[in-house]
Amino acid sequence: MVRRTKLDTEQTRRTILDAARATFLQRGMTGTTLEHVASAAGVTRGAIYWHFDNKKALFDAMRSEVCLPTMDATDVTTLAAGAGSGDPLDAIGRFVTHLISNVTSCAATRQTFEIMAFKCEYVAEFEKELDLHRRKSVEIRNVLAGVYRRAKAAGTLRKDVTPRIASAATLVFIMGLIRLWLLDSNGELVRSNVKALISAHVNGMRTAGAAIAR
Amino acid sequence: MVRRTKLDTEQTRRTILDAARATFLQRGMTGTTLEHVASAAGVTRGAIYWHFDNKKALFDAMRSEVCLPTMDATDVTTLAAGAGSGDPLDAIGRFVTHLISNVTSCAATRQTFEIMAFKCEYVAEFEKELDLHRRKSVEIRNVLAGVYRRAKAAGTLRKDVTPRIASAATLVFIMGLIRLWLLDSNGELVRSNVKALISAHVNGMRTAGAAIAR
DNA sequence: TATTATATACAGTCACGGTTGTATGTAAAC
DNA sequence: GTTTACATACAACCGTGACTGTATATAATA
Repeated sequence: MVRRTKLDTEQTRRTILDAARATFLQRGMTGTTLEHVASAAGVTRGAIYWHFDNKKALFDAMRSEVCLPTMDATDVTTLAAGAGSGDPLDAIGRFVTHLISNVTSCAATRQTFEIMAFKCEYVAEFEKELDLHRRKSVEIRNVLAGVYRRAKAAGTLRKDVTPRIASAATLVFIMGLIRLWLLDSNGELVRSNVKALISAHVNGMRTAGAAIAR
Repeated sequence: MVRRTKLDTEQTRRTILDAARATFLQRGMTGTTLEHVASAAGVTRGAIYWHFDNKKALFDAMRSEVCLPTMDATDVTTLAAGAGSGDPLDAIGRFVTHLISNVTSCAATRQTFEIMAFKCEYVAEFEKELDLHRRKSVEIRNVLAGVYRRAKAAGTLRKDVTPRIASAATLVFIMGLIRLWLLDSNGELVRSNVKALISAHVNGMRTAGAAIAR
């Protein structure tokens, strides 16, 4: 079988991307050969080299295929928007919930995150990914800080915590939660109580009188 | 230069381990050749193969060289012991502080953690490391839960949080804090306020009246 | 509408450098 | 003299990228 129609071509591309994700997850980024991906996709390396420049390009494509929103621009603005109505702390809770559900709902997203977390060596060209992650973290923290400032103004933020510390704490919480969720394949650690964890975190930020069990 | 005294031999071993750590950090685990390590250490591969079976063995040695206590048995018992006197929640705070200071104080430890976090692909033989990490997490969480149960009995744990949830939350906090600390090379994210973050976390667990600014 | 030209979408092949494990050499220490 | 602690040499394999080959879709042209 040779030359397909334009639709088949796109199908081939997707097949390759799916195979790449599965193979990256199984053998790690440097551990997988383009031959591995090719045979998993039922094509030859020639096909891969046609669609992608090299392995890094394949990775980038996979990364951006998967609902990027998870960590990228949209979510943060979502947070900023949602914070407008009601208790700012509730907006934080919704934001984190939304973030996590993004990772947990879609298998492809979850696998991609797993690859990025455990099957990747951030050296050479991949170092840039860490920089990106860092910048993204700063950005998220800043937005969170804005929301917490509003919470402080509204009097719902605990008195002994500054908005900056609170925002850093939530960032720490998000990182830890995602990481532990990924690690927790059998669910005994955190997967079964994500909701409780999130509300515990948010309520931990509330002023004494305002703590709400939910 | 050939055959040295027994002391020199040990020196060679250390030199190799140091070179390995530096090289792993720079080029990643799969990215580094034993030749890279050898030339960084000023020896040949022959010397490495004399002291270690292969790259994985080198990694294991490096991992256990560095103050294992950080994540291994000692610390947890430390926590259990420290929890005996005073407010159990304070013991939690001390435990986390101790854990973090372990990572932050020693350069070798920090680098090793950085390697494990960002320069490693957990596949094949390395998959076992993830299992270990998972088991260790469960263990830590269980000990934490014990301490939180005592806090509940003492009435210092917030009413709307169960000891199990609290322990999971602290585990999440630890993971996130270490990871973000490692990522935060220039200190703008969390490095400068670790203490504040820890006490914010612990105080977030306290019952309304008992919150202490420190 | 039929023909032609060209771009497309792959499959196969090749040379090259790099890496590993092992086997052997060797000089000093014990 | 024997063992230790390496250095050196060797054989085998593997992955990459680049190149070639080729059948088809598609657009241009007549």
